[in-house]
Amino acid sequence: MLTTKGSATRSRIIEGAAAEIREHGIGATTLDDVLARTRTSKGQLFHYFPQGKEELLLAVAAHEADRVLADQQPHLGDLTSRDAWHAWRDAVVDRYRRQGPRCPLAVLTAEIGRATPGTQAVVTSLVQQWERQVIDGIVAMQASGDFDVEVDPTRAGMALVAGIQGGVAIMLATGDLGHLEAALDTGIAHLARRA
Amino acid sequence: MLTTKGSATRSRIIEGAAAEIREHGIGATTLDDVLARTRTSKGQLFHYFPQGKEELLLAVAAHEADRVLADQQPHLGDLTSRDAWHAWRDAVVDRYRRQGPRCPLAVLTAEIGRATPGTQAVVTSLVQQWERQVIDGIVAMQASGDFDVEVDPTRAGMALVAGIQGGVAIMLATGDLGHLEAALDTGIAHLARRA
DNA sequence: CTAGGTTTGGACCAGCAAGTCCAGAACGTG
DNA sequence: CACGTTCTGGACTTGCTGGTCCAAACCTAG
Repeated sequence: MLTTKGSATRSRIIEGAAAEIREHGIGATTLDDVLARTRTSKGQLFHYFPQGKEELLLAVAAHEADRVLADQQPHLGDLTSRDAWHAWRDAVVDRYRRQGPRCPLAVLTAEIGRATPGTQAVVTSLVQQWERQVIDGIVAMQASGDFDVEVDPTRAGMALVAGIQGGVAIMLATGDLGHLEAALDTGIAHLARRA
Repeated sequence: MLTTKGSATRSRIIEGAAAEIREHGIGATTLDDVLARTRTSKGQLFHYFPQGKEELLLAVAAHEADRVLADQQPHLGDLTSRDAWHAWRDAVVDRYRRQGPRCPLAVLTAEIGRATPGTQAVVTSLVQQWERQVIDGIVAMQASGDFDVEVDPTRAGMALVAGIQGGVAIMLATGDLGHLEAALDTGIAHLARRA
């Protein structure tokens, strides 16, 4: 079992590892780095993550996936007006502008995504939740007559999420935010076009 | 200087490393793996890549970037008809379907993208060439009246490339090609709408 | 108080992977 | 053929990193 103190330490380790990975990438992050940053010891790390690094990485992935969605709220959950859509757009861009060249999700998936089924499940779930909310927003806007009803909400939602993902990926590699903005704006423009 | 034999060996190493990374990911690829696969020795590797792994990785990145573009030809270079656009779309999807869960570019950028300015330059150049050709195609189609002239070719091109990139990223993490297809189809539909 | 579990610190180990080094084979050029 | 350059093989070094282990501190319930 886990006492209050114990689970606090556990969380501290996860958050520290997440921060370390965000800053230095996964390849350059060692367990010792995490220990130093969180002022914990080998004993603790392996006490809370018996499977070692792999288990820790999975926990970090889950943690970061939550963060990705949380950072887009409350906008993402209520895309029922043009203002909400634009606020969301700005929130996404802003998040990555501030965060700089480091997307926790991209980092993790690229390195271990296909390797472990666990991470794959985390990412799949994240993408599904994300696009679910986008699609719901599209449907709502179509119902209120703000979005073109000729557009298939599901496919458009998938495309939009893919565009964001790609925009972020390009930003990570080149430092340029332009593609992310273009993807969001074009995607929304496509939806908003009058029939 | 480099003799014919020498540069052949050099290429062999790059291609072997590229294949190894495509198959096992960058984290799981060691120099010894590359040596075994290409039947070369430490001496050779450090003879041709004095800076060691970093230099080799950069060469691999450049090599893979070329491959990405080459695999989309001849379609990408001549997007001047609806047929060409759809052939291109199919080529992209097909390439990733066949390749399975491994995009050389994504793998490399995620791991060393922001780390080294060299890789960053490689990726930036790739993205630019890619979107340049897409944008040229959009302009041509607008000129011939096939694409909606109200759409800004530059931004739409950037968005389309981002969508592809994201679709691939999602496929890598989840194994699902749907997002890639949705991104391409939606992007093209956006361009082709009415007139 | 004490006995059970939980939590913590850190010394230690084993393996591995990058990188060094050098001797010798192959080459090719005058 | 001779000699300088390039190429090749592989043994060896070195540093690091994930992981093990155990003893001590800390709780908390009875």
